[in-house]
Amino acid sequence: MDVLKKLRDVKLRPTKQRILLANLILDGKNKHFTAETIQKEVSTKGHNISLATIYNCLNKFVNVGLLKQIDQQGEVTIFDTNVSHHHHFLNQNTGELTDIEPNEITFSKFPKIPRGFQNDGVEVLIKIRD
Amino acid sequence: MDVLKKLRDVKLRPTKQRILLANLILDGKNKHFTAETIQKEVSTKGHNISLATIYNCLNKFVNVGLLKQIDQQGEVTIFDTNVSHHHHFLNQNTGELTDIEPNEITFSKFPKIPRGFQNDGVEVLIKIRD
DNA sequence: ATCTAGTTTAGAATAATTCTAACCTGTTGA
DNA sequence: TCAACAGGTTAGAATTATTCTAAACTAGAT
Ligand SMILES: [Mn+2]
Ligand SMILES: [Mn+2]
Ligand SMILES: [Zn+2]
Ligand SMILES: [Zn+2]
Repeated sequence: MDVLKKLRDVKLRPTKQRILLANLILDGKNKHFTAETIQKEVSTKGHNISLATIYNCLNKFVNVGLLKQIDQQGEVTIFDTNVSHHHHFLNQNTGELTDIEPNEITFSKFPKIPRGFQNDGVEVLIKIRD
Repeated sequence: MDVLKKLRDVKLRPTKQRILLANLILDGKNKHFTAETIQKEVSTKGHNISLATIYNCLNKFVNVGLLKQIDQQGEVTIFDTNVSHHHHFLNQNTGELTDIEPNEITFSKFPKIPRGFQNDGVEVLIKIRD
């Protein structure tokens, strides 16, 4: 599908930079990437977009739902005195975490671990808000 | 239980700073905190520990298993072209994320959402390694 | 008391992201 | 068609979390 239409649909002005990025990113394949890796890809294609613009664009794309950001709990490291395996509620209003004991969550269906790998821990994050 | 013994058990020299921190942190209650918030608590108690030392100590505590760090996927923002609700494998060897479709995971037991709050999304992270 | 490896510290360094403010460009409607 | 302007881009500065550096300090062993 046309990238121009995609941008117009979400009311983002289709600038050279946004068209270039959208063509790289929104090709229908599932990808995970960072601002830096995208900038390198742009570079490889013989173009140049400033890092500020990359961030501006990606953040706009997130705002309009063309992309999402993988959940981080903010930008500071959070330490936890509960060192045993457990899960968390994340209060989206405050950023506060609350423990969920592992026996509070069980699975009736669970994906096959990819061949050659082993399960190294499962963490469930339940986002809540009031 | 004695904080001196706790430190000796994990072969950390019980310095003034570590004793102070251990007394604040390792009181048996489950807490989530940051380096900065702990430094403020120290301050409130009329003491002072440099931020470098706070980080040094907390990181040591993590290394010996007295604390753990809440999972962040590194320190850079990761964007995802898959904007629908889904889960992830995290390859611990490479840091790479892979999508898990939400119908691949179902729960047979799920915790009650705290009173006054509503469920705002569930994310499962399955850590794998080879 | 002495020695030494490990620890603390102030401040510099690093690195991801955002901000600033000047310049540029897509779109609109006369 | 094209001037006007709202919105977009950019280089570089600012911000901020964390780590590093290197000098001073100290717990524990002898
Ligand atoms: Mn940030
Ligand atoms: Mn960092
Ligand atoms: Zn916890
Ligand atoms: Zn994904």
